Amino acid sequence: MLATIKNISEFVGQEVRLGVWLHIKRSSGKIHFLQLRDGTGFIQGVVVKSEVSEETWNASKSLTQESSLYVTGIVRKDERSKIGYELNVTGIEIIQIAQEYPITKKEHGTDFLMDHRHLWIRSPRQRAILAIRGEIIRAIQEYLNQNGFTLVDPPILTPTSAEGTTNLFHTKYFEEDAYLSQSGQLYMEAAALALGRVYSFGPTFRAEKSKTRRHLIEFWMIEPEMAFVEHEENLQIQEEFVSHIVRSVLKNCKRELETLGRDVSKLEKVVAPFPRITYDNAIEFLQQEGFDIKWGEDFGAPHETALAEKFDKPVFITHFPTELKAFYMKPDPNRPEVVLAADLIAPEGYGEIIGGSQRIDDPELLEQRFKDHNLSMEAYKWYLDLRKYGSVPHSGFGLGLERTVAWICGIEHVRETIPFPRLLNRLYP
RNA sequence: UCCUCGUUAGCUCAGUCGGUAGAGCACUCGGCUGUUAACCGAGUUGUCGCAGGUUCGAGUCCUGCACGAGGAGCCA
Repeated sequence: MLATIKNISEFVGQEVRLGVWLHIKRSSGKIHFLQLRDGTGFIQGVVVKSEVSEETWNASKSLTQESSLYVTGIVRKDERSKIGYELNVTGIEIIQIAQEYPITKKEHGTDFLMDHRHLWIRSPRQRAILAIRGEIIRAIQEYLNQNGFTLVDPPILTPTSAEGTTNLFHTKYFEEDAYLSQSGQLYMEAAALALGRVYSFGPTFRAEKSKTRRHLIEFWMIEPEMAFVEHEENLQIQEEFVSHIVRSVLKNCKRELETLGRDVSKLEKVVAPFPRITYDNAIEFLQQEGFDIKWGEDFGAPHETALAEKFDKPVFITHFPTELKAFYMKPDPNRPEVVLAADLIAPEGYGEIIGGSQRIDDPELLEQRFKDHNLSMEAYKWYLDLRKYGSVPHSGFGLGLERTVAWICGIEHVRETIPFPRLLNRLYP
């Protein structure tokens, strides 16, 4: 088995050789402390002058921040180390002495760090976030694959907008106009009627001038869609799904959560079932809290945060006014002025992480909705076809990956949850 | 698009009343055998965002613009 820092505990007492970069060096005369990283984690290498060759000592002395090297050393259990282990260095083979590294040990501003995002992702904190993002993606696929969902990829170049609400990125498709996908949902409905339970996992593009800690121009969404599933079951699947994701991160990313200083006791409470509150009750609650909001108005960020603070788990807000929501959402048969939809709001002010609904299955009602929203019947002919040929009740939802990562990691801004964020006014690097 | 704040050394910032540019870090050299943003001593570093204006004199005051941050709206 190949030794890495992640599995270094299996090599105690043995000599290992690792390909590493020097993160930071501290020296104290005749002893050097090398903070080494290999991508899987960080470990401290100790170089003692009296125990190594002059060549090794001089090599250690010459190492600059982010220099690359092969290091040989004996793995030793050590209580003084944060990870419990240290490397007693016996040999150093320099690969490259790095030039003066821009990101220093001292603090930096956001703009500087974002300009150096390609290097910033090497730092312990950023590495931990991206590792957790990877684990979240793994857990998402694991849950869906184990629960009968088939991965289906909707197109990214699309002829029209899916919901007609957001600003889309425009491009040319030879002589035609085309837009980057803002949601694969309508295509996933077609796929659900072909394969039963399906999900998509892909990038999404919104040309909105949004400039907040919760918004990216390019972000990743997971959109499951399920035939023969109605509103209530849709919510149950969502809460099981989110619980599974959180449980997986708690189990497999202990060290990363520790690096981030995340209060894991808050994550440990995230177990299904989740609390539910209707839109009606949410409005009532907000009015009692002194917010100036009336029935029929949408929630802003402060409203969502106030609602989330009531609970220590994510909370579903259900039965929104039909007027506020997308054209394809199914009205409650007992109360057509509200829809069978729910937003899942994460705790601690991270906002909406899931939006979902039961979809309209009646062809006549869907046609009426198209007329009400001034949508082109011609462009959506294929979508209306789904209701003509064996229409069934079906539901689905969309999980925003970066907001989920931000919440689980407990970090301020979604820009740190994706390797190379596309933000308003930032396309580099 | 709107509101607020900001832009001074490679980085993070200070700069009083308008009087001629400063600190810490980084880097270089030296010291230190358990360091944790290590520490101690010495050295190097400037188109004060850009364009105008007021003034004997502008980093400092005024106007415009650009860029960034936080928030709102929009949105997920």
